[in-house]
Amino acid sequence: MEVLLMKMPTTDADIAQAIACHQEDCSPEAKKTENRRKLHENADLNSSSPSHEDLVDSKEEDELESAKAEMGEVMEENERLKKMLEKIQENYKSLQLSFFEILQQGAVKKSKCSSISSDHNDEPVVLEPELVSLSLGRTTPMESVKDEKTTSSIKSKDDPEIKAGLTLGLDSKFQLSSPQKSSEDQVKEDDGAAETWPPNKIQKTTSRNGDEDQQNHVKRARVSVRARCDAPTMNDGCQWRKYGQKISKGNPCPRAYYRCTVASGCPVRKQVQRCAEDMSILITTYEGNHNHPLPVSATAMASTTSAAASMMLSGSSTSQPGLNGLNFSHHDNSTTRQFYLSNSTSSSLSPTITLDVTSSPSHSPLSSSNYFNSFPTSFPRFPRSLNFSSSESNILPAVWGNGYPGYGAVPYYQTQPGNSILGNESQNQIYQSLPGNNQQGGASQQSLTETLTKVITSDPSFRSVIAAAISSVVCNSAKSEDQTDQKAQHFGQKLMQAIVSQNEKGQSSCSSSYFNGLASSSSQTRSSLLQSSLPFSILNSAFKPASDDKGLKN
DNA sequence: CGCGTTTGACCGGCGC
DNA sequence: GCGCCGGTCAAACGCG
Repeated sequence: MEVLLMKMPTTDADIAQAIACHQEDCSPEAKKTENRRKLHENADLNSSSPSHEDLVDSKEEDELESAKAEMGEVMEENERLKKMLEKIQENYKSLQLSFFEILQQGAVKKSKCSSISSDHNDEPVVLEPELVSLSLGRTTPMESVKDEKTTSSIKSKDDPEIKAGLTLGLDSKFQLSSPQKSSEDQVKEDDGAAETWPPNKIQKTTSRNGDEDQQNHVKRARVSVRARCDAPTMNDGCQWRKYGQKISKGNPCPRAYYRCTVASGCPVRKQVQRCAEDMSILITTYEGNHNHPLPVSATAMASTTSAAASMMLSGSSTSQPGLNGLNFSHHDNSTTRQFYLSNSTSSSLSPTITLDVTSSPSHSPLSSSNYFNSFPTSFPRFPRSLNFSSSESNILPAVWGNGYPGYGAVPYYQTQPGNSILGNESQNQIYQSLPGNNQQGGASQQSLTETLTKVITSDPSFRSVIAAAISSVVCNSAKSEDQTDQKAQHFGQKLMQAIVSQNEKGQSSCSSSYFNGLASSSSQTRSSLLQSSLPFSILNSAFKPASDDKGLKN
C-alpha cells in the first residue's frame, strides 16, 4: 500500500510495476525463503548443543508452524492488496472513460449550439469543437445561447455584436494569437464572437439554474495589467474609443472605459485606472476577445493577456481543490513571482488575473502581497495574479505607455502630481521620443513587440503561461484526427519542448516547474494531466484557418 | 462635418 | 424596498 500512497498509478504499466514491487517485497515466497534461512541459522547454532536436540526440534516445529501461519496471513493480505489494486485500476479507468465521455458530450452540445447560433444570427458561425472542454463543469453552451437570445430580445441596440456572431458568450474563450499568426495573414484572433461581454447583459439573463449562472460568472475572465505608465493609456496596438468614465469608490482617480474600435462590434473592452496608492501605476483591465484581425503589435498584448487568462482559467476549469487556491510562489535572486489561483467558487463575478509588469516590488509602494490585499473591494477573494515584476520587464510599461494621443484624455503625467515622483526617466524618454501622432506607429510597435518578446523569452513565468496555453492546443489536437490539427499538435509539442528547455536553462520558477512537471511525465500521463487541468480552447483560434472567420463581419 | 471625448442619466446587481 | 455602486448609454461638446 505504500506504493499506492506514494504515487497513484496512472498507467497500466505503473500499476503493473506497483504490483510487481509489492510482490517482490512482500511475497510469501520471499518470506518463506527468509524463514528457512533463519531456521537454518538456528539449526547451525543449535547443533553445537546436542543435549537440547529434542527441545530444539519441537521449537523448530513451532517456528515452522508460526511461520506457515504468518505466510498464510501474508498471502491473504497480498491477495487483498492485489484486489484493491485491481479495483483502483478499474475505478481509474472508468473515471477516465467518464471524463472522455463528458468531453465528447460537451463537443456535441457545442456543435449543436453553434449551429443554432448561426441560424439565429444569419451569420456563419465557426464551429469550435475545441472549445468544448472549457465548459467542463462550468457552463453549458445552451445556456450561453439562451443568454444571447435573451440579450438580443432585451437589448437590440447591441445587435452588431450579436450579428457579428457573438454567440456562445464565454469570456473564457481567451485565445492566444500566436506569433505565427501575426506574422502570417493575421487571421482572426478570435471569432470573438464568443463574447457576451457586457456583464449586465449576462446578468440580465434570468438563469433558471443558479449553478449555471455561477458558472457563467466564473467564466468571465479578465486580465488586468499593472504597469508603470505615464501615458493615460497603454499602447497595446489596438484602437480604443472611450465610452465612459467613472469615479470608482476607493480610488480618487477616475476609471476610464474603452471599447475596441478596430472593428465595429468587437466585444473587447478595457478599463484603465490609475492605482490609488501609486499614481504611476496604470491598471489596465481587458475583457473579451477581439473578433477581428489584430495589428501585429496588438497580437503581443493579446497573446499575453490571453495566455494569462488561460492560466487562470486552467485553474478554474478544474474543480480540484488542489489546484484552486494554490499559491505558486517562487523566489529567484531578486524578484518574487507569484501566481495565485483563487477558488473557482469565488463570489467574484469576474475572476481576474493580474499581470504585474511594474518595476521590482521593492521599488513599488505596493508589494505583491499588499497589492493583493488592496483588492478586496472589487475582488473579495483572491485575485489571480501573475507578478512579472522584474528589472527586465521594467521597460515594458513605457513602451505600452506611449499612448494614443488621439484617444487618451489629458496625460496623467501632466495632471497627476503623483507622477512627478516617478523615478523612471527611461520611460519618459521612450514616451517622449515617440511620434506624437503615432497611433499604429511602426517604431513603437516594433519596440513593443521586441520588448514583449524579450519579456516572454526572459521570464520563465511568461513562458510557462504561454506553454500552458500551447499545451491546451496540443491536447485538443491530440483528440482530433484532423491532419491540420495533428500538425498543430506537432508544432505545439515542439514549442512546448522549446519552452521547457528554455525554462530548464533559465532560473527555476514555480510556473516553470509546474509546466515541467507536466512535460516530464510520461506522454500518456501528461496528456491526461493536461486535459484535466488546463483549458482547452485558449489557443485554438491561433491555429484556425483564416477562412474560419470569413463569416464574421468586418 | 465627422469623429472622438465628456459627462450626466440610466440600468441592473447586490447588500442591508 | 431602498440605496449604493459599477458599468453603459447617448446627447452635448470640442477639435481638426
